[in-house]
Amino acid sequence: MCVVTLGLVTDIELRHLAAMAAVAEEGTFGRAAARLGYTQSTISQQIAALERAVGGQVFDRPGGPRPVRLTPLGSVVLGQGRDLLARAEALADAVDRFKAGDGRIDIGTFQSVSNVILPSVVRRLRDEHPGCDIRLSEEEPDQPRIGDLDLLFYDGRVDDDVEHLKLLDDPYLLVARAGTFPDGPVPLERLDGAPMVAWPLTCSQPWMEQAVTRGGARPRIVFRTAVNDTLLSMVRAGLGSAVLPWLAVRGAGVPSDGGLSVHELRPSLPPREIYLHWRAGRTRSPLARRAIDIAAEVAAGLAPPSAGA
Amino acid sequence: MCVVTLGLVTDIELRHLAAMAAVAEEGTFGRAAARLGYTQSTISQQIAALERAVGGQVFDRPGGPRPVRLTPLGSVVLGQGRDLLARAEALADAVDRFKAGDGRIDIGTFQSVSNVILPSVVRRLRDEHPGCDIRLSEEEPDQPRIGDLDLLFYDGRVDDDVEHLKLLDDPYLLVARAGTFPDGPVPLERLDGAPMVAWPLTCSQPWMEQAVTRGGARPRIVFRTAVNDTLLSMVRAGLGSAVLPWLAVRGAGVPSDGGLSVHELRPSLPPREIYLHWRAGRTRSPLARRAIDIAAEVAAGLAPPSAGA
DNA sequence: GCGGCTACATCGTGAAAAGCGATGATTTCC
DNA sequence: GGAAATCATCGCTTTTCACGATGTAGCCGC
Repeated sequence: MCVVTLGLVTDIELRHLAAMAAVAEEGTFGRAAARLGYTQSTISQQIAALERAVGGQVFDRPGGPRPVRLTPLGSVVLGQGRDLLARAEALADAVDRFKAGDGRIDIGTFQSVSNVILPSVVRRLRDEHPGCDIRLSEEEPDQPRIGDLDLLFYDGRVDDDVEHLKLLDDPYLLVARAGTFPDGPVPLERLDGAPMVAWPLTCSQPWMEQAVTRGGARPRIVFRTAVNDTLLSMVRAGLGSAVLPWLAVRGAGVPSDGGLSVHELRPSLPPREIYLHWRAGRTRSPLARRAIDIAAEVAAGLAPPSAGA
Repeated sequence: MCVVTLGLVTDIELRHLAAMAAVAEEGTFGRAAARLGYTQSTISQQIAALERAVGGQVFDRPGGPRPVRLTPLGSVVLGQGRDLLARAEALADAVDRFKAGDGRIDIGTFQSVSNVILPSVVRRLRDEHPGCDIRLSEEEPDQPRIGDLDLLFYDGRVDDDVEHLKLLDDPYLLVARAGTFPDGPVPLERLDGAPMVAWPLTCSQPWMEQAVTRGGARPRIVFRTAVNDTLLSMVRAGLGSAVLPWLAVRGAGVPSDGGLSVHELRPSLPPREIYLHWRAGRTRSPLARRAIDIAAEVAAGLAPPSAGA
């Protein structure tokens, strides 16, 4: 009984709705055409196409110089159509904001980076893009996974399909209770049999401890914890010394701490390497690209930890 | 510095967003094409067009048998795009509902019609279209105006550009306190000098009173009110008689009222004519068309008020 | 390493549509 | 009745659409 309307949603075109809105506001096809930069006949055809799509007239054309008027169907279409156009505008805005650098970014991190590098990166990122949505996660399973992260800080390489940027070499330092060792560098073999506190065997910790062993020292690990403050309290209390990367030492503000002394090791251990990773072969958001740049700058701006000295 | 994106909102096409959504769900262009009834190359071009419109890739194509994946930009576009598609669907639904007869209808009316005809019309309309939005207005300025009304009941013609349908002839009857007149028709001249209560001089009231006068009777109007119940109470109380149209009498349930008697007049006055009006030259909604039909049926179904007898 | 497989991109083609300018039809106003 | 205004329609050109066929790139198994 009704005319068979194929009525596929996608038969509606935003262009036609925009034309309709212009006509409704201007009152005539001609003025709407002028506003939109079309000719009158084009508007006429666009409205005709829209009317074909919705299956009925949306304007009454009284003829003569009187303005056209919405039909009841036209009111329905225009009401919903304006909404649709507003959403389309919102889409375009969201795209523009995205391209300007707003949007969401998911970053994986770990303790030292969280303490020392990330705060500066986050601050600069938020200063540049107040609307951005930065999410950090510090979950650190045994093997780091990029998963859905945009960026991942990690002290080592990740095997996945990943690109990386080396941010800095982070040399290992010996932290001891003041007075335990004389000022200045400490020979590595002095750690043989010495009581030590240390991080759990995650990240590059096993690798570091092997390096110590290869250097001829077999320290006694008497306590492991991932919490730096606890670790340093134990050092301060005399439970043992600790070999920590410079970032961790600096993060805890140790150099100015009276109860502790910091020493280089001789020979020095190979430094921990801090990398920034992201998935290879995937388009990165402007925000992620900017974050990579900023992270590199922040890392470069850290006082060079007497690298390789 | 950025590529100049013309970025007109209307460059985005719903078809392309639908293609994008299908690709995102299916994982490959080919399956999306199959779902939508296109070929793979068409989908490829649609996505390319969308990417041109938003100014960047929305999918990473890893190559080989691995599924494509949304880029960050793609997430933004798809997120907003799904919303847009949902709105488009809502538009199509609204149009369908409108065509099925739902929607809004504004009806102007007046007392007698409100009492006798409209309740049936409204009931049937709501039974047929439970979702419809019926609005009545009984404001009755001296000259009735269609204004933004879809339908207007009025006991007379409206001068505007209006089409009309005569619903019924509504004969005038004399309502008196029981015992005032003997049963049966009453000669018109018996009203000469008789105390009468009456409606205010709106609608067809002046026209009716002139007809009485032309018939040779000069009644004394001792009270005017638009409220039928008050009017009939006054008749019952003996203040005077009333000449009322059949619809008004019937609406008040008078025939079964012991205190009142109803008489035809001889000669009978020309009946009040009840019209239904709507603006000429304007497309009417399915709901309005149905309402017109129903009103005509309801009017025809009223017991013929001893028409012209 | 080398086809085979799968998947997206691209090319050429014919059909459809968009947009334009000119013309026609209809109504209002003078 | 004629001038003016307005939308519809008609050719026409240019662009776009969709298709099928072909090109190209990354995986996989042998």
